[in-house]
Amino acid sequence: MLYAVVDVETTGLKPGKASMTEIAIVVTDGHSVLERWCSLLKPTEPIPPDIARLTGITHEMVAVAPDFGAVAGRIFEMLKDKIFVAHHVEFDYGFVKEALRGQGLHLRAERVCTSRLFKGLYGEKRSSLAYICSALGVKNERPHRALPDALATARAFIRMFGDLGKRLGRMPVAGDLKRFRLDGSGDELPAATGVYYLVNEVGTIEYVGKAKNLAQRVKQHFNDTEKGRVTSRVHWKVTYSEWLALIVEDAEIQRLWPRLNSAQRKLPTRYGLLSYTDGRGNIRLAIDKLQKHQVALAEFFSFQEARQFLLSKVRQYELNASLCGASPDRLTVYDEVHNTRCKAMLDELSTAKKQDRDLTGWLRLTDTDDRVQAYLAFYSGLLVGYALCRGGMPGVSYLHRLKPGVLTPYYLRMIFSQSDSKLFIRDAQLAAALEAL
DNA sequence: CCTACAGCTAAGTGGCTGCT
DNA sequence: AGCAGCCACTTAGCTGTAGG
Repeated sequence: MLYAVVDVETTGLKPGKASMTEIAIVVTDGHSVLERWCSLLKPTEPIPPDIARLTGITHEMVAVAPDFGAVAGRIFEMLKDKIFVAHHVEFDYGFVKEALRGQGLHLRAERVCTSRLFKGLYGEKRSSLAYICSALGVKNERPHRALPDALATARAFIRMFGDLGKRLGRMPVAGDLKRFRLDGSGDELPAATGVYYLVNEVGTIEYVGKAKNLAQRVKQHFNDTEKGRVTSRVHWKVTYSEWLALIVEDAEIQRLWPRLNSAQRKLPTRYGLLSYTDGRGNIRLAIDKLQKHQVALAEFFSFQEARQFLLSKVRQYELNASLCGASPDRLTVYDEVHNTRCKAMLDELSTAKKQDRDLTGWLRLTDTDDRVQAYLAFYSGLLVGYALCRGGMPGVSYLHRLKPGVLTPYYLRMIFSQSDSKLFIRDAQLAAALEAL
């Protein structure tokens, strides 16, 4: 793989508003400079005096220089199929890509930033081109001119490439640089809600996370934590719905047990609503932690959630709070009214549980935009997968399976409690298809 | 049973830096 | 000047544990 080290001088900082006055491209294989090319360019607007002073590039010099269009083809040829390397690569890449686009040429290159590579390799805080050159013993004959800067950047890159090789104990390949590539997915990772997988260099999934904005969230992981070090690729799934993202994340963590998802590797504690009859014949309700396979009247994934549920039932059925662990008062007399109401509530719960077992079909999630509909697929009350579709009804062919038997995450209950039951679509075809599997 | 509290993670905020 | 990455902090929500 070849690397094109690029430096551009411009009339300002924003592509589209400013334009290039000079460009240099230095081609390297990571070991030596193979090719170098440089040209002044006629900008589309005057050079501000401050910038002319900085770069030494004046109006007179560029007046006779070629328009970008005249050299665009050559630039595109030199850059395509190479990894685009620059100091603060998004700056140079932005200008070059924008200018090429104006000529109908669409550049889409992987990028490496020497500033980030430097910080990542040596843990340094400062990373200006001048600083990294002095730190790496690279001379820059004429800072702020394209070719000298590009050559200095290329030599610094070669030094770092060599150091990376020493550290790896083998010749580095392009993939090794990816973990220094903060923007590695800049083009690819969408600013959408979904689930992402951080994959190490041998292809093992190290971490599964969920994000409202994938592009933004994934970048944060490259800051310097262990995640940044081990990640060499990022995979992702767009879910459109945040609820669905939470559920898929959870199911994938249970399926894959990624090393860095330490917090979520243990099975979640479940809390259950339990009932028993006390010595005076009162039906008492209580919330307690559940054992691995213990079954309760209703199950929850946090104490708070269980307590809220119990409190709501106490209100709804006007139960005696003292018998429901919901009041500190200790009541020691027999309360027949409470018992009658409590039985009614327990009936409701067991009916609900029976209905749960019949539940086969699709639950529409409502936290998506209008373009896509997200559905959860249930079979006998168990979450078995999900589907995304644009218009129309969800069908078996859209089904993405999730590991069955995974404990239903507590978000699921939230979703049900916040969803209109009308959003549930029974689907006999789904049942038949799942039974066939 | 109940509360307080420390500790953890995900996610958001704001200041700093570096490119011309 | 405009912008993105970076980084240290803050905030919110949840958990386990200790002790009344």
